[in-house]
Amino acid sequence: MEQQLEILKKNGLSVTEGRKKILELFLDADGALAHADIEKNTDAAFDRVTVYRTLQTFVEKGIIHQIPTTDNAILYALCKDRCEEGHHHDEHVHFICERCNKTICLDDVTVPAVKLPKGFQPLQSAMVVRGICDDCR
Amino acid sequence: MEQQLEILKKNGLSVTEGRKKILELFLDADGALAHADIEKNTDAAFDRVTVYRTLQTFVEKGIIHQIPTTDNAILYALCKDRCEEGHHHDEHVHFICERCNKTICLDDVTVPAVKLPKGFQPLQSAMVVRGICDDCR
DNA sequence: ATAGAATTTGCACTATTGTTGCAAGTTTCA
DNA sequence: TGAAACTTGCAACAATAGTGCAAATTCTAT
Repeated sequence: MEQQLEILKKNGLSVTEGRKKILELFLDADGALAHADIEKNTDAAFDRVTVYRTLQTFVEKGIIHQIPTTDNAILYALCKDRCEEGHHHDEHVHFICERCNKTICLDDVTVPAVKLPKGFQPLQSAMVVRGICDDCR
Repeated sequence: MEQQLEILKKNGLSVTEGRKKILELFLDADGALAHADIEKNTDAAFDRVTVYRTLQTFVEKGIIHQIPTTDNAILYALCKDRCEEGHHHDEHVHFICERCNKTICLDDVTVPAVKLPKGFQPLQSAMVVRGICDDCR
């Protein structure tokens, strides 16, 4: 069975053209995608609103996770197996290449724990490293 | 001399009402501010465009730095002394409280170095921790 | 295979956020 | 104080995001 189908069914989502296509994009991508990338890669076959809602749904279900950026365009990337509905385990480092501008999930690099000041209770951490990626050196 | 004046002069910026007021907001704030916060707190005394340009200028001069988020609103916070024009040293951890929604610079908590896969060359790191802050527990 | 229920989609509309050029206004500095 | 340099506000535009609702699609149980 196609991987897209499997993922959608596992999460109790109706299988639609849009969802399959968007999921396919994520499976094929070697980096994170922004809303704009998805619209570009689907030739506007799906309404802008549908894309927004699909991304929202995927985040809620734990299929993809968001990556914080400073240029207000939220990036999204596939979650690994450990993510589940309502609870993300995307505690790996994200790398943004300044040359090719790709954002890559370094799944094997976990975000280190930091010692917070007294009284601060951490629930989730995100870490983004900017630099030059392996391909661009 | 007022602190705002001092900062503006040190950075070779003309002293204007808008810049003084916006800087004052940052000096008074106990957390990071978004563009929207600034507009709210100035009663729209300054044009939206002026606020955008002021924030840009401050970032360029190293007076404030940006904090990455996953909701498309860039946050800005005052830089400590070590920042200078064109080169930020904002490698401290940012804490977003899920209860009061404030974003706080933990100036004393530096972003730990992580071991990246072979070939990845880091230039700058950012780390954002979500959780419950000291005041909200 | 199919009808009815449930879900999803697309459209129209609205809101928010960010950018640019340019003339008028302000600040700086000699 | 006056000319040069810089900053601001306006108008227009562009991109990004969210909502309600009717039509279309998908699912489920026959």
